[in-house]
Amino acid sequence: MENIQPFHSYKNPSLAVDLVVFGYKERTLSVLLLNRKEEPFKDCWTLPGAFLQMEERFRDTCSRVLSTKLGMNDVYLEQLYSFDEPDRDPRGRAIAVAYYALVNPSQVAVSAGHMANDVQWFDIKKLPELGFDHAIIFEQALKRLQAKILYFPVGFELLDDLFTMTELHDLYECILDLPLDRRNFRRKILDAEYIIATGKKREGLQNRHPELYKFNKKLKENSFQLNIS
Amino acid sequence: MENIQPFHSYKNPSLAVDLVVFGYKERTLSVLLLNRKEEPFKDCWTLPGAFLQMEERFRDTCSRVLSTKLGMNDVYLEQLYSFDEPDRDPRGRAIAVAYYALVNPSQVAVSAGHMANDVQWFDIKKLPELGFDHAIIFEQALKRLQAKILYFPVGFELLDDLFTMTELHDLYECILDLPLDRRNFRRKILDAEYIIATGKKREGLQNRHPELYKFNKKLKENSFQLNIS
DNA sequence: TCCATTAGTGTTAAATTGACGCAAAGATAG
DNA sequence: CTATCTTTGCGTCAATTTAACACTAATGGA
Repeated sequence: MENIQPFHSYKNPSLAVDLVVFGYKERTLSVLLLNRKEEPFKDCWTLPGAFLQMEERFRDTCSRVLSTKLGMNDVYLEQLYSFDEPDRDPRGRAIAVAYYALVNPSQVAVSAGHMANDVQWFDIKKLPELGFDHAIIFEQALKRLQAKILYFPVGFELLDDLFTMTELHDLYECILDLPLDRRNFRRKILDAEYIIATGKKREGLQNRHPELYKFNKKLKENSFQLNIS
Repeated sequence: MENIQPFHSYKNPSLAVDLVVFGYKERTLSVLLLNRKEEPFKDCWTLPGAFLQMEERFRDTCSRVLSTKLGMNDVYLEQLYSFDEPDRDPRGRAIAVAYYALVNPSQVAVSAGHMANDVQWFDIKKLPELGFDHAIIFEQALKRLQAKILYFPVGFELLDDLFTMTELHDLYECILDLPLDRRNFRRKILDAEYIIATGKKREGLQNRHPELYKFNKKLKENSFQLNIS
């Protein structure tokens, strides 16, 4: 290792991380949007994001945004795609590395902070117009989530630690935007050993008290493949 | 649109595009590597890549690299992942956006150019040690290709326009590194209408002259799902 | 006590898969 | 020109998986 010259001050594009934060509650899949206080896209809804600081990794930037806007650490994060359209930001060349996050909204309190007019959950079926290219980023995140849930136990991140089969089933129908046969769904999920019965029941205002399950962290490989038609 | 301030000269990480170029020939899947002429990793093998220029899109940078090193345009390109490990480049903070490419080696001539000592195809089973974090990038590209080929007609990019069933079958076995039953493979591929028989036969030094097929560009959705065991 | 509702279990025909066998077409060798 | 070898194409079948559906159990409320 000799003669290594550090990078000159080449002009590099700005590098931002944008986040598609999904939450699920009451049979509704939502995404967290932020109303901008400043130009460009002042008073428009956009995905939360931040510029990458020199020493930060992408996940650090994600955590910074999430803890500011959600008071939350320890969420499921996955890199989605990097967006490079030259005109995507009117301020100049900016690359966005998009991540999506899955959070349980009942365990977070969103707050606007000083950078935004407002922060709010929006039903993904009733989204407002989005600034920048964020509509495209969102669409891609949704597609990724829909594809991933068919073969990987993402989605438990959106539920409480204990959940009923019906709650899991509803979640899948909601994410996939499809009806799924209740009984075949149960069989697939159980055969895959995705979840573990706890023996506890959910008591309350229901009819028959349903079993409570928890996620099985020791997954067997390639155990699960949901087929949609 | 008012009061839009252009970005200040924030210090941004360098942004490079790295390429995993796959080629297939004679039952061997290969990847294109470049022997560096300069530090860091002088005389080491690395993936080809280049820094993103201010007006370029990722694909432009890919094309620039590919035309320099391969004299080739019009190749299949897919974004793989963005790598942000702070120490991945000893010269300073550098983000890499990795793409993988599929090319038909019989239609390209690799040449080292002035930046490299040498450019060469390497059998993916006999790779040399790689500089930077390129071994990780390569591994991820291979996994992506292996996963993708199970449900999408990638891979035709690696063959000639006309090919036999056996050639396609060999390609799949080679990429997946698995034996696949010849007859079941044929049935799946044909049922999915992935390919079209041309009526022509491959003449030559073979025994029975095999049918020549071409890729069916009008794919029906979700038609194909190869199962591996 | 009956009813409505949700939860849990089982049945069955149809489709798909995986593991094969075998015949046709061409090359080669005696 | 016949026998044999190899590759290609086509088909069979048992085992598994799937999709569609019916039934029973548990609970709260009328």
